[in-house]
Amino acid sequence: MDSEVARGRALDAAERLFYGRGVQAVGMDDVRGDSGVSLKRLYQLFPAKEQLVVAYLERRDARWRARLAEHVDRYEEPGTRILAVYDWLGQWFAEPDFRGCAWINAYGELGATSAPVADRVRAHKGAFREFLDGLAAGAGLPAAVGGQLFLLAEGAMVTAGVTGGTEPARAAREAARVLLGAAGADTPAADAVGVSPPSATR
Amino acid sequence: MDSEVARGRALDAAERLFYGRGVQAVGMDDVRGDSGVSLKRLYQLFPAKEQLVVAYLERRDARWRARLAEHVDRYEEPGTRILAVYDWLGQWFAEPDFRGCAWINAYGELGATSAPVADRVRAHKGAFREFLDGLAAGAGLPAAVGGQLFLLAEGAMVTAGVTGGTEPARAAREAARVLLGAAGADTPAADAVGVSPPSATR
DNA sequence: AGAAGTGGAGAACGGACGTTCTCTGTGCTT
DNA sequence: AAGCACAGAGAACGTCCGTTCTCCACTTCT
Repeated sequence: MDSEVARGRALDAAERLFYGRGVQAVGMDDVRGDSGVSLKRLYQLFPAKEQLVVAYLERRDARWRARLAEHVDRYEEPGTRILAVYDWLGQWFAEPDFRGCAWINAYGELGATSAPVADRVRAHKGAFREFLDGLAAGAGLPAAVGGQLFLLAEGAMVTAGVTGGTEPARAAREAARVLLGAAGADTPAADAVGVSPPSATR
Repeated sequence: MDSEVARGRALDAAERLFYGRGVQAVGMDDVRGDSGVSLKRLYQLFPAKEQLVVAYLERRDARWRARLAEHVDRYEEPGTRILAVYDWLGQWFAEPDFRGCAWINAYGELGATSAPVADRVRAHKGAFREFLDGLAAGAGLPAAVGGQLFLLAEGAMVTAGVTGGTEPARAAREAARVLLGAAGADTPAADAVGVSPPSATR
């Protein structure tokens, strides 16, 4: 098996298992069994479990943010783009294997004992925060509003993770809409906002 | 040593250690060392570690909510009472040993593997949510606003836990103020709100 | 064909930790 | 004073798990 393929399979299995059961509840042998990559190869690719965890968080971070950006980029109007974030969160929450935010969970598990993991979590949250700041700036809003939108999103993730429902996304969206309106965003009033992509007319 | 005293000391040590380092990073022997309660006694009081964890979460929940309620009850005006929640969160975040929300952390660590722990987390978050719903109702606001206030608070806890700062509380407070204003709460406009307790004129 | 390197399966090692057990001392009861 | 219940200290046990090692089949190059 090619090294790249092995790496991909190992990370696929690690992501499935770590995210689904928690990092500490999954042994390297579980990863081996689920990926078909032998222990020897696993340790060649990732010399310690912690590095596999970090690689899992990094790869998931890249994909998560790419998917979010892709969804948001289906819209052009700045206010709509902001609200689209919460629509996308709602879709995420509805996925059958959704188990909360991988980074918040990892931080709860390892933040106090593993500096590399804690760093990855901070990096991910920082990048998401900057993404929202960018959206806010695009709507002519101050960065403070970006921070508020961030808090709403984080709260929705945590709440959806713990309660298992999807409606925190709707509540966060509604709150965001109010905040945008009060901040005088360059945006329509917008109950109709976000019901369908403007260009996704396929 | 009296049984009640031993229980209290065990829970004190468990709380300090579990909250500070994470549950899985702390062994029963650490609890023994920190509490001075022998292993035999520990297992008489809590037949398994999981029960010690549950007891820790329950006791902390009672104290956390009592302190929050106590702070909020220093105010009478409904809008002020709501904003006081975020002031209190800011005080909490500023405590030197603050390491995020104990329940969110515990859920990330054990939510997938321990149903009793997951139940305790849901119970705590449910109670906090109801507390905010009550405050919202007191201000003549619909329960939906309570949900939004809840998301802001949760987001602030997570963000403060990960980044280690206290300013998420201020950001959440500001967002809450905007939401209250937009929802037409029976409340003053309120930059001056919450700077000092109305009756704490000592 | 033979040699040498590669990779996989899985045993083995070492430490950590949840839980139980043993031993010893102590204070209380009769 | 003798016996007894209990408590503490800490050893012991069993399991789990991260990591390494052994052994063997297979490929590849000369």
